[in-house]
Amino acid sequence: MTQIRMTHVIEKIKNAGVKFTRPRKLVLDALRTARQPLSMKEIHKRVRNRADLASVYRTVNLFQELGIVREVQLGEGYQRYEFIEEGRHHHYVLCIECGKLEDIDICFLDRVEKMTNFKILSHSMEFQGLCHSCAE
Amino acid sequence: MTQIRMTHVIEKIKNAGVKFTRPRKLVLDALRTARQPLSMKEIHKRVRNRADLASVYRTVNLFQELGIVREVQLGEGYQRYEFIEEGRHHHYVLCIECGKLEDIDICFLDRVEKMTNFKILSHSMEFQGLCHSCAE
DNA sequence: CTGGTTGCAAACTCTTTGCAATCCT
DNA sequence: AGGATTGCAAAGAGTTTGCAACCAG
Repeated sequence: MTQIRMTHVIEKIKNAGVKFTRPRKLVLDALRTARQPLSMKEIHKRVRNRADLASVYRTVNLFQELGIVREVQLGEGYQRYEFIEEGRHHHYVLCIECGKLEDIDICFLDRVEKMTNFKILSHSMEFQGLCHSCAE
Repeated sequence: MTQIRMTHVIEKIKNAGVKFTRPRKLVLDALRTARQPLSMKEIHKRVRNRADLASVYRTVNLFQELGIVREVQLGEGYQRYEFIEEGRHHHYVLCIECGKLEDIDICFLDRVEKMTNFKILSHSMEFQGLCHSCAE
């Protein structure tokens, strides 16, 4: 199943008329196997010495345009990025004390679209606070 | 009414044990009279030659800590800030074509807090897309 | 008075870009 | 082969910081 999805992604890249080069493979793998959204630096660390930081930026931006990757805003002063899994749209809650990152499997996009009469193309919806243990 | 609220804000500042200086007055006025959330640059422009950009940064950050101002993430590569009006918590939808900024008078904070068992301290929830006119 | 605050300049972090060398197809 | 892509280094944007001068209380 992951196999099939990967094929889709690689098709997406090739159909866009761009090459599936080594740096792109590396970045794709880093994002695909990550358990959490990664920053550009973290992606670079994972492909260290095999792709330049500038190429990481260029690649992630390309992937974002192709709809392979989405941006996650955790309010840390930089962006994080995660591989988009089909049918699994979600958001995050970050504990500012211990760094724990939890998923919220809900999104209010449809409601907002109806309310506003906008065609929503992108959105961020992330929450920061204290997790159960840290709140005590 | 605005008068009363301002008194509250100024009290808040003085009770924090900090001085209510000229740059702080200027930044407060800029934010208070703005119709939209402002970037640091825009605030600086509004107080131009009367407060340094570094002071604008320091002041806005202070105001944020004091709960006078909140951060608005519109995905433009920098932050915007707005004066917090009591009892008027809301979010934004930005049209990426014409720049129109519309309010959403709803927030899902309570639901998220219940779902996650986190004590939520801050959050961002902003949407980008095409407004009715630009979507045609 | 005097400690908090400011302005200025320099430093930092994150991100983008120009260009010659290199790699895919 | 030949255009797309890369690595490198430099430049841009946004933000923070050290410090002497200054100001509010």
